[in-house]
Amino acid sequence: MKYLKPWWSDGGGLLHLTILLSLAGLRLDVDLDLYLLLPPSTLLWDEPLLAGGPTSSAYALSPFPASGGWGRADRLHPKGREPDPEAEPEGRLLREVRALGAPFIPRTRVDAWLVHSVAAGEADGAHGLLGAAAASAGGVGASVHDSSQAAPGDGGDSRAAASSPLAAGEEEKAPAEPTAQVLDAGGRANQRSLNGTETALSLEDLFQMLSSQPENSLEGISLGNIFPGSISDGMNSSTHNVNFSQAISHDVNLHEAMLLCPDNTFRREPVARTSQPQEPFLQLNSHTTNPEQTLPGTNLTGLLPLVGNQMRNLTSQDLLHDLDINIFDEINLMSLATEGFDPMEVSQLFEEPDSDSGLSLNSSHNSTSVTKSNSSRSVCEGATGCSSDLEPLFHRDLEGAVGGYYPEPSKLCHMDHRSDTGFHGDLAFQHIYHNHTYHLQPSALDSTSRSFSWHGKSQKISKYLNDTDRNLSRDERRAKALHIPFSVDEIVRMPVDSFNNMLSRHYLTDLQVSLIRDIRRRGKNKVAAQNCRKRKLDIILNLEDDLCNLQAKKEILKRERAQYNKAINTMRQKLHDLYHDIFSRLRDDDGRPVSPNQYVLQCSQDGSILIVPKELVSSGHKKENRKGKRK
DNA sequence: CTTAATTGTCATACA
DNA sequence: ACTGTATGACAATTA
Repeated sequence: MKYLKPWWSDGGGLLHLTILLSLAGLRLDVDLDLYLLLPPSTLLWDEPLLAGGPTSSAYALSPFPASGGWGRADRLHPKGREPDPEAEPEGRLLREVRALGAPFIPRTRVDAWLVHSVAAGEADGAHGLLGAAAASAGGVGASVHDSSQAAPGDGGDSRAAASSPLAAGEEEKAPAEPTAQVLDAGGRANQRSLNGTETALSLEDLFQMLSSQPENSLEGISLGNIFPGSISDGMNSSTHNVNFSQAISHDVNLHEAMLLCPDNTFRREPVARTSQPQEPFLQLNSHTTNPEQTLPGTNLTGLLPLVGNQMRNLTSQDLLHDLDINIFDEINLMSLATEGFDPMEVSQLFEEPDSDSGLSLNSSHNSTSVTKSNSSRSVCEGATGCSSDLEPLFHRDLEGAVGGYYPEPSKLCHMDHRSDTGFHGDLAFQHIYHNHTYHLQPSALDSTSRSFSWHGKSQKISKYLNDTDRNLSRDERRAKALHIPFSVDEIVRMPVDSFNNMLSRHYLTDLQVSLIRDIRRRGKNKVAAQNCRKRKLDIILNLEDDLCNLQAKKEILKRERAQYNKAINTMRQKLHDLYHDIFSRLRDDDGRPVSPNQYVLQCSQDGSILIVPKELVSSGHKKENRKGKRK
C-alpha cells in the first residue's frame, strides 16, 4: 500500500541526488530524515509517523510546493520559530569522530558525518548522507508551508527525532539559529546564514554541481561544500556511539567509505523487509528500529486526509519498505524515461482499454527498460503469487476478445493493490521490476538534469510508444504481456507436431498455453479468412471475366448472324432473279411464254430440271405433308 | 462526422 | 477426437 505521487511531478530532488551519488559509486543511507528531502507529494504518510496529534505538526509540509521548495516548515520559515538558546553547538559529530581517535580525521563536517554514519551503520541509527542532507533541507530549499499547521515548540518534528540523532531538539533549533558554523574544507569554521539566500542551495543546484564533476572525481568532493551550513545541523545532532573498528580507513572518501562497509548501511529490518533488493549500489535504506518513536509528535493527517484511515494499520517499517520500493521504482522509471519512456505513458498503457493503439508498453518496458536481475522483484510478487506484472493489460485486452478464459481481475494482486490504494497515479509503479541497479550514463543524467521536463517529453515519448506499438497486433501484445517466448508467427505457422512439442518442452502456465492456442487458432483462422476472401474475390473476378468474355462472344455471334442473314438474302435475291430469268426464256410447245405463276421449276434427283405445273406440286406437297404427319 | 471498404474474429460445418 | 479449412456473420478498424 503506497501513497506515492509521481515523483516527477514535483521535481524529484532526492532522485537527483541519489542518482548522482550513485554515479559516483556512493550509496546512500536514509533514515527517516529522508522525508525531509522528499517532495511533499512523494512522501509516505503513516499513522505511526503522524502520531502526536495535529497540534504537534512541526512539519508543515506543503502539498503544493510553489517554488520547488519542500522540507520542514520551520526550517523553511525560521521566523516561525524562536531561536533555541540551548541549541546543540556545532561540530558535535566532528568532535566525536576526533575524540574516538579514528585513523581518519575528517576534514569536513560532511566527511565526519559520513564516517560517523558508516561506522554507526551496524548500530540502529546509521545516518545517511541523505539524513544529514535532509536535516539541511530547510536551508536547501525555500518552500511554501502552512504555518497554521506548525506548532512551534511542541516537539512536533519527531519524525527526525525518533529515527535519527539529528534529533528533534536540534532539528528544531538549528534553523532558528541565525547563523551556523560550517567547517570548510580546511576545517575552519565559517559563519553562514541558514535562512539566507546565500545558503539556500536548491537540489537543482546540487544536481548541477554534482553532475558537473567527473564521475570519479566525486570521491574528492567534500559535501561540506555542497551542503554549506545546513549539513551541520544534522551533524551536530549526532549522538551515536561510533564503532570505528568496522569502517574507517585512512583518508577515507565517500566512495571508499561505502566500499569499506558494504553491508552495514544496507541492512534492513529482517521482518519488515522481505523483498529488499541486494544490488550493490544506490541503496536507499531506512533505518527505524522503533516505529513508534519515529514521529511521535507529528500528525499530518490533517494535511493528507486521503491517506488517513487506510494507513492506520501500517507500521512505519512497512511504509519505509514501501518507500524504498517506490524510490527504486522511481529510479527505474527514471531509467525508463531516460531511455525514451514516459512513466505516465506506461501508466496509461496499463489502463488502456482494448485498443490497438495500446503501446505494448508492457513489452517495451519489459524488454528495454527493465533489467530483470535475480534480485528484482515485482511489488506483488510473493504477496499474492502474481506471475505477471503485466496482466492487467492482458486482461483488459482479452476481455471481450476471448472472454471467460481468464481469471477475474480481482484475483490479481496489483488490481487489489490499486483498488486498495484508490490511487491510480502510481499504477505504473506496480509494474516495474525492482531492479535497484542503476546504469544511467552521466550524459543521460545530464540531459535528464537539464530538462527534467517530463511533460515536455511526453508527447515525443507518447508518439514513439504509439508508433512502436501500433505495429503490433493484439495477439503480439498479449503474447508479450504474458512473456510467451515464441513469436506469434512461429505459433501460427508451426506444424502441429512441433507445436505440441513446443508446448510440452517449455514450462508454460495454463494461461500461457491457453493464449498460445488461441493465438494459433486465431492466426490460422485469420489466414483462412484471408484466403477465403481472396478466393471469393478470385471467383467473383473470374465470373466477371467470364461474363465479359461471353458478352464479347455474343456480340461476335450477333455480327456473324447478321452477316449470314445478309448473305442469305443476297443469295435469295439472286435465286429469284435467276428464276424469273429462266422463265422468261422458256416456251411451251406452241411457242408461247411459260408463266411462273402456273409452273415451277423442280430439280430431279438425277440433276435434270423439270417444268411442273403448280397444281401438281401443291397436291404432291400436300400428300407428302400428310405422310409426314402420319409418320 | 459519415460512409464504405477492409480486416479480425467467432461460430459452424466439413474433410 | 483432434486439427485444419472454409465461410457466413458480425464487429472493429481504416480510408
